[in-house]
Amino acid sequence: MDILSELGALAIASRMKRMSEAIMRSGAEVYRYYGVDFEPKWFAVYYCLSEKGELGIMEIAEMLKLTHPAVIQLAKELEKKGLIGSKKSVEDARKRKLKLSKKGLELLPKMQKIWEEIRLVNTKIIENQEHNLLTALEDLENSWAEKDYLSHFTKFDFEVELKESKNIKIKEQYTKRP
Amino acid sequence: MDILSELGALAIASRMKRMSEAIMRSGAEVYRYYGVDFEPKWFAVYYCLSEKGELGIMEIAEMLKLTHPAVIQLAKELEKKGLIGSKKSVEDARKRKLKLSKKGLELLPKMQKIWEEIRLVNTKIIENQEHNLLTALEDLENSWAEKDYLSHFTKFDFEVELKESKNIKIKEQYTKRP
DNA sequence: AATAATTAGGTAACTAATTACGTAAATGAT
DNA sequence: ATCATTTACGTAATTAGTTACCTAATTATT
Repeated sequence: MDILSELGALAIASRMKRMSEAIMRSGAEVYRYYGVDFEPKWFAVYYCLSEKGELGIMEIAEMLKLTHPAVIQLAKELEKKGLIGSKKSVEDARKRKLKLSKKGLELLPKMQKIWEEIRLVNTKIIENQEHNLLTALEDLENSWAEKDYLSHFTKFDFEVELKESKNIKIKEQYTKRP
Repeated sequence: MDILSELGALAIASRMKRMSEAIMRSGAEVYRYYGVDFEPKWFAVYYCLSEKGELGIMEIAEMLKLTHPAVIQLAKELEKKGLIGSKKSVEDARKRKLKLSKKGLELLPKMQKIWEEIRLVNTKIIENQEHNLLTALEDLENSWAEKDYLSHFTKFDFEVELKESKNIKIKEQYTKRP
């Protein structure tokens, strides 16, 4: 039991980040193990294109809840690997349509096998847990999505001294949300 | 239900990362709300020092399971904010001992109040969930820590073509772990 | 006592994302 | 038809870490 675990609900973000990174590393190992030159971070974009055929940068960004520069970056890498290609959209010249290349399509059946295997293993591990992480995560995603986390913090008075850039001391009392 | 959620156990790492980032952002909001100039990423180092008094870079890194350059970076920021100080250890000249500064100690009671508040809110949210995330996370941390994740992947035969740098095609059959 | 190995800490370069900002194309308002 | 707004994409700078590599100090080996 390390110090972060002891802190429970307080350090939950760090723990989830750490766990997420561990899972990602395992993913990388699995691809390597099956001899496929593929990085876990490419999965989401590649998967979207495999499912939807053609997509613009923004469409993918919205699907994955990433920013569009992140998608551009991932698309560049996938393009460099020859797994996807892109062309200007005819009906809207602002858009660049991405889709799997011939090589990307050829790889797909293999990837699907591997994904299915990963899904099985992960599901097995998760279902072995008494408290199911996947459903717990779903619950939490929904609670947090309510977006009013800060509204819980109205309980105690607290005199705060704020040193401003111009060395003016401001005393503020926080009892209600602004 | 977005595309990552639909993928369940396959995209669990991305989802945890996203969730972790959302919680971190909320943490930043809470500090701002209480008028404290403090970033969530400083919490772990500051907390360790508040609990243990004096610590070297490596001690903190091991406690938090961060790399030592990460701790150096965080320590620099905390030092710049005047919340911690450091001095060469007398008994071991390689070591640099970190500890809370006067200002850092003065801030501590406020921080402890805020942490307690955050802990209460997070605990409330998490306990409202049918499947408890905290215990689920603990279970998963333990399962994954077993370090033999890859050993689950011995189930299907898979002919892999590896194009090596010298354009030699190698066919390998993966049925057992190397 | 000299040398080898380990440990503590530091720096640099990289990574995977972000925010901030800019431009061109399409859409909407008048 | 023109001008303002929005949308799609791109680039640059920033962030919060990492890995790789380095030096200096300590500890272990002979």
